[in-house]
Amino acid sequence: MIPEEPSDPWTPFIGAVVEGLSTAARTAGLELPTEVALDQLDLEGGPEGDVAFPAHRLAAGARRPPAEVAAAIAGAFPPTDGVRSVHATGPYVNVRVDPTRLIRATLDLVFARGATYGHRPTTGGPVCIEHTSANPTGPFHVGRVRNAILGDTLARAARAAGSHVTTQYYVDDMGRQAAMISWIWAKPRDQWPESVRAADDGRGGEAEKPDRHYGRIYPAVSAYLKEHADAAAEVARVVQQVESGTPPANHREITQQILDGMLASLERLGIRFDEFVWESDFLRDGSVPAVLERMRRSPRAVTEPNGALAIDAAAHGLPKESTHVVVQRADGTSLYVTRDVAYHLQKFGRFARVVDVLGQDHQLHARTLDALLDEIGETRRPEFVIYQDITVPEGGRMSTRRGSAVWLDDLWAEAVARARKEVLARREDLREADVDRIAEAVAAGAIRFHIVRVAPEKPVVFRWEDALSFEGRSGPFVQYSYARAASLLRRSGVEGRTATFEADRLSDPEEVELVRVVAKFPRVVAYTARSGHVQALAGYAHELADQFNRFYHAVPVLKSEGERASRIALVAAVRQTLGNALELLGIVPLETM
RNA sequence: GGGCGCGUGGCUCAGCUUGGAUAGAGCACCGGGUUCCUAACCCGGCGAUCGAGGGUUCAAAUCCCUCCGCGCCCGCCA
Repeated sequence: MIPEEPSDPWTPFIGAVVEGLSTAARTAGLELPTEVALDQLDLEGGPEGDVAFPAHRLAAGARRPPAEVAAAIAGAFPPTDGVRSVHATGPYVNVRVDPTRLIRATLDLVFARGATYGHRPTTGGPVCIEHTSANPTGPFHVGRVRNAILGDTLARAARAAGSHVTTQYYVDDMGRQAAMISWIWAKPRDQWPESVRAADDGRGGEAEKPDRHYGRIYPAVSAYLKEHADAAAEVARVVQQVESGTPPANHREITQQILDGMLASLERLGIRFDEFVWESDFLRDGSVPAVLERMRRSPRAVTEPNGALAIDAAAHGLPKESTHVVVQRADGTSLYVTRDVAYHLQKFGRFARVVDVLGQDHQLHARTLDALLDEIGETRRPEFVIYQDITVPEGGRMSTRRGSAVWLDDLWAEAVARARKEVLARREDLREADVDRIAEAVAAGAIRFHIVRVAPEKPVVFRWEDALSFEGRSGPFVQYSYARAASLLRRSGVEGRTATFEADRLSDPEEVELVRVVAKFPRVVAYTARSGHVQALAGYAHELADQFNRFYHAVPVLKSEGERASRIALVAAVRQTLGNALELLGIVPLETM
């Protein structure tokens, strides 16, 4: 067995502390297995130590006062490599590690791992993360892009934590919505309903992004169809054509064009997909008919009065008014949920874990999907990551129909414009291309950070001034800190990877604290992947940048004497760690800004 | 009516997974800091009965129950 290089600089210290606590407890006549000590250990420490052990529970078991137990353990703590001091504060045993050793262990690990510091080796089965999957009917609004940012960040974190991840975008080219688009565009413009023509105000033309071009009239078409049964019937025929494998000539092409336009918007945010799965594939390969056949055999299969096939899902506790889940219309066409069952069967065949990132309006869909999987005897289930809506200050979620949608492309344009202004205000030496490059990276960083910093289960109120903030708890603040570190390194003339240091030269409080923050990065990555709490990654990036800036103002680097090389090494480690954190957030680390 | 989620300084959030010591940030506001490594920065100040009530516990923002408020969903749409 080759001993694996530890991925976390804290690991040996925690191990030593736990051993010491256990030994000390025994000396004090108490039983404290190392696993229990580890379980109860507070890794964040408190005001008095790097790690803390609350003695209450141990004391309760022994029927002794907690403060007395803490004092006894502190007194009996054996001399331990890596541990500098142990003292009791009331009922807490506070342990300080040897800062010099922690600094050495941390910087050594950062330099050895480089771009993979914080990551773990790839282990375990393949994971599928499906996210975004917005219908190709028009441009992204900001509400929808939360899915993409969340899913992309989750995928990056999972990869870093050792999973082999494949991201998928499920393209709905089959439903009524896609059919509406090809239906209207198959008609000459002079045959469009008046309301639809009015919605198409003649903007755009050749240069316009196709998602915007084709999507602009979508709400008007949708509204028109609600009022006109004859037109709706035409659309239904298109659905049938698609379902039977003979879609209208323009169908796939328009869908692809709109999708390409949408993807171009995500590309600016650094979001790409490994695979695209088209819904119609599941018709073509016969898997939807196969799923329907399995459903038909269910004892809970029922035929509705008009001939539609449904499953009586009352047994699954679905909170519907009617517990009948229709899986096939009377005209033989399938429904979204039915195709989604076929899609998931395919995923289960390829992946050990299946994760779906869904907006909370899909909550019921998720439960229905589970119920139908159960109905056909499938035991595996997807893991759902549900996020809340982005709402508008006036109240309510972003909605195209209500006119409250903020388009991602508009937010992007505004963010780039503001970033350009900021860049130009402080840099006159840059070439135009560099100004653009930096402005776009800052814009993307601001947008991504603004979304990812909030827990997915919290609703987000969209405010322009917040989304465009470049200060404080923001993406640009972190990027700026990175650029500051990079600048320092450039001027130092020392390459990061060859940085040499003497750990005992780094003894200022700001230096030790900065190392501590660097050292906890692997723990944050693991936590983020395990919990899905992507906001922890954003919080960490801000914390590290913040501590770096404090250090920067507190101690000179290039102008210092004996500490110069060691401080440069520390800056190199910060730059690396900050860069790795930004990478996981999908934000471009800028060498200068 | 049922289901899911949320409620933490004036505003926006973190902390809740795994209960632990004085509840952390950012914005706004007030006061400072640049002959010096990038001021998109830093330092100080102001400001919180963690929605309400009850329960569990040595200990609750964190776990459980009830209530109140807000958002969304409850389609042969996706």
